[in-house]
Amino acid sequence: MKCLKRIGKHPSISLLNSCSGLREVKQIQAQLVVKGSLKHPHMQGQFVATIAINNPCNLNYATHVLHRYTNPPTLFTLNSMIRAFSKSPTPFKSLIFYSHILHSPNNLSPDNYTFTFLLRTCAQLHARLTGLSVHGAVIKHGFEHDPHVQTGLVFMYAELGCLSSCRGVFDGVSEPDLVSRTAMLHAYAKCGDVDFARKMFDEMPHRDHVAWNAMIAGYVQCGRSGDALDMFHLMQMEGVKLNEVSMVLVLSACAHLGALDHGRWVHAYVERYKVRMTVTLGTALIDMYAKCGNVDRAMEFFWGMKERNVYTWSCAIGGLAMNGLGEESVNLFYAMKQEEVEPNGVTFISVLKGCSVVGLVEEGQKHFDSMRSVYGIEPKPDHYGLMVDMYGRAGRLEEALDFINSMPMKPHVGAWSALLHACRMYKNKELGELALRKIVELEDKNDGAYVLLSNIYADYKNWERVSSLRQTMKAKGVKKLPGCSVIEIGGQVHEFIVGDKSHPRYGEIELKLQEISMCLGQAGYVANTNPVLFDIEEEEKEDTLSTHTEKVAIAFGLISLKGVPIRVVMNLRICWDCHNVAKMISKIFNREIIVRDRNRFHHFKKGDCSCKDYW
DNA sequence: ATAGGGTTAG
Repeated sequence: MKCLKRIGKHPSISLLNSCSGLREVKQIQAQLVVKGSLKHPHMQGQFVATIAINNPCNLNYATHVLHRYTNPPTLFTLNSMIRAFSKSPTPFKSLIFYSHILHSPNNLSPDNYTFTFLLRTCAQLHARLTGLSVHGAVIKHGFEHDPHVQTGLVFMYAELGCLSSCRGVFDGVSEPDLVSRTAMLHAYAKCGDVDFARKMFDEMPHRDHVAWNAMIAGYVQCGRSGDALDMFHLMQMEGVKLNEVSMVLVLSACAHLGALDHGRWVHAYVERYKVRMTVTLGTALIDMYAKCGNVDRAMEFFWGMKERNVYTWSCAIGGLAMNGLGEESVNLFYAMKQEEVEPNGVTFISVLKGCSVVGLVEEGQKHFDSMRSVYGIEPKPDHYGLMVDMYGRAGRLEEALDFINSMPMKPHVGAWSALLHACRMYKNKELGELALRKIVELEDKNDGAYVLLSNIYADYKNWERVSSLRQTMKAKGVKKLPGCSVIEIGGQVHEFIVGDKSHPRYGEIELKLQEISMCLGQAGYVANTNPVLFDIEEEEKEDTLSTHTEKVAIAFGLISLKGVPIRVVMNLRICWDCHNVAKMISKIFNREIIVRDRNRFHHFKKGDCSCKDYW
């Protein structure tokens, strides 16, 4: 008896724990039936719960067993099914078992376990109405003071974006502990108040690695990757345990910042300390390498992975596309299909980008059409925008316009902007004017659009139009988003914001910029050959009195780095002039320059750019 | 017999 208690479970059930295939499950089931064990409600529950929770692939079989053997199922069994489905790809199915509880012939009533699992389902489904009614049921059944249920409610309301409801529940927690505080901290970060989340974090009496990870995740999710990195360093200094989740988060921050050195350090750390290599961690590594412009390393790691999911594939396909390797990205998509991984809407964003950057129009059209016809995925505005970009980039402007007009939803700024970019490239005034008009209707102060159209006018030396466009911009108060460029030197991230000369080595940088301009001048380069175009830039400078930050960062790279490519990450699309300058520098100074702008990578080498001057 | 907090692609 003592022995049995220590083992805690029927031997057959313990055996089930190590079963992966359905065949083994069925063998054990046969034994249990023969022995008559499946007649006992307790054993039935154990059996169903173990199948369902152990191996989510067997969930449908667990449902079958439940209907076949448990009559009527116990609360434990039904709770186990709700729990298992709440974590499955089809969480709504757990609602079926909740209704079994409510309408059970043996008058079952949901308990605190039921609600804990059910709240996770609602969170996963983002089911607002169901969530609210479950909250009502929690109160009706008197579980609103159960700490697990309370945390579940905070978690659910965070997913639904109801910060005040989170706060309301949390304020009712009689003794907030580490777990409920972390859930609340996460809620603040998720709902946009990351600074308050930080305040909660600082005021916590104890913090474990999950709380630290939640805080770092908060910074990453709101785009404050620099703060995320600082937080990560602090976490290390405090000697908090770093696990694979911490690594994923810090890699995500590196990817956003383009901090390759730092990312490499994380990779080395993962290998050195044998951090558990999950699919998520592998995907984060691929993303980091690709977004830092080291696409070879990204793919090398990709092919070495044992398991890849739809995130992994989408990440790799998008990474190739972003680096201008369109054919490779399309081929990878075919490989994905070969391996029978089901693509989703994001995967198609990646493939369409790949087709677009190398002008594979027919190929792209084919994949776009297959979204609905083969995969049942409804294309979203972004997919349409990419198709417009694809036609436009190939110089097929009329078809691009036709595509916009065929959109089943109102064409968005992205679609018209793609057309406008193509108009600038192919110097089409009429369509450009139409695009600008449409963009301005939707977004009064779209700075980029005005500058693009004025570039087109300037190409035609139509200074009157340029000047009137400038007047309009001024009258409407259209202002350019402040530029910002980042360069990493020796693991330290240096950020240059337009107009900010506070960098300790700004003097040296200015000297370098003068040297660059001299060298370029000698090589026959004339800055801004287009005087009126320059005027628009001048006007921006009235506020900022400064050079574009990408030039500043490149100059700093020239000073600080020897023998390695200069890698710069910026928040806007690179401007024409800086693009020209970077090409010249790559030739005259014989340096490789890699710029990641808002849209894609530019690999400058020997006077040329990988984007072939279209971006 | 069951339970609560942190993670990846756009």
